[in-house]
Amino acid sequence: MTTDPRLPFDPIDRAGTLWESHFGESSQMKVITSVMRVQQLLLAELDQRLKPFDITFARYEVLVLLTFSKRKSLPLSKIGERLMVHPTSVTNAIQRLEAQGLVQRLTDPEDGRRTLATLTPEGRRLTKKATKVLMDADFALTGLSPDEEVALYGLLRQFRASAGDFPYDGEVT
Amino acid sequence: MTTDPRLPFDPIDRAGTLWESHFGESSQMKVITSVMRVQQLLLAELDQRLKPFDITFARYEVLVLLTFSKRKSLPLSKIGERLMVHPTSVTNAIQRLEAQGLVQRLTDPEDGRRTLATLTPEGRRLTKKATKVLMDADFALTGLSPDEEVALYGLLRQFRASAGDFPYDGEVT
DNA sequence: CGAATTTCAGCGTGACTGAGATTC
DNA sequence: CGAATCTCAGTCACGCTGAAATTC
Repeated sequence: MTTDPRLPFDPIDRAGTLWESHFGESSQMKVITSVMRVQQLLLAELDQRLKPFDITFARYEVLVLLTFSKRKSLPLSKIGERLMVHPTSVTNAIQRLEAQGLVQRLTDPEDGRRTLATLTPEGRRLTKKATKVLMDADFALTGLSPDEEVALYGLLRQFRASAGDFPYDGEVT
Repeated sequence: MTTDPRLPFDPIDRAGTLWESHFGESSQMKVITSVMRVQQLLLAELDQRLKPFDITFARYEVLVLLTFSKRKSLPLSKIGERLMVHPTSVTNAIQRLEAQGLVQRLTDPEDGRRTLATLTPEGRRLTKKATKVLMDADFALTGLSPDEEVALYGLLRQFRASAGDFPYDGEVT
């Protein structure tokens, strides 16, 4: 078992109060801590639900991305770009997925430098089944109304925009 | 270098559009993906700022928690409880902090099972300096107004509440 | 005795750096 | 030739499980 999962209070609220009495304004610190915590809760829950399929959420994302592509096939570089992960991490993920028979790798006939990862029939089946499981579980995202989900997405997106995560409309680069 | 950090579009918006044409409603999936991404961006930035102090954000949190305690000292179990991390992770973090001379560990005289982690003078100095750096950087949280920060915190907290991260007011256990 | 606390060994995951091989 | 793409080796941080040691 993990540490007692229950305290008689919200540890983040508590930390915020203490923070204010020591350092001042605490709302940013509270947001940061919350993001870390929520990510941890979500990822744990999603990984749990994906465990029967023997994949992690990170690998599930790769499968979904391939599902979306026209030929169920993408060069590794494109995968890294879209998922915003390190090239070596892609290599690693694809390696595991290949070992599980969910994707197949082959050299791009049009550019020998590239390796294409292609969904196998089994990969497609698994993606479909795993997606159903996650959707039935509301992606582990509970407690928010549809409007609140949209609002949350918007706020997160606003931060991403200002952090340069994607170009603003009309931005010139 | 990492993969090109810039795409001509927001990959999460794009994934959402594709998701809807394949699977349906995408707002939950978009929120989940955003949380993962925002956590990644924030953590990378915070760790970067803390690098000169040779600590990670996780270890910084331990130092701050100790700073808040009356005797600048807490049993490891309490640290794990408050920070919501696994006992072995606490052991690991404290080990590193001790090796850096930032905390000292000693057996609790009142309960031999416990180990107390205590801030050293150097640990206090470093915490103060690191906190200044992070606050000056707005904790890497840019692009949101004060009201929006509060709103974001509230939405995240609402999810945490429903995920059982802390007791509701009046909840009986 | 059972329960709590900490530690250790070990596994899995993922991020990253730096270097190489291959191809364009 | 330089640039792009992928891979490999190796490091590091972290989360977890399971088991042991100690103390209450």
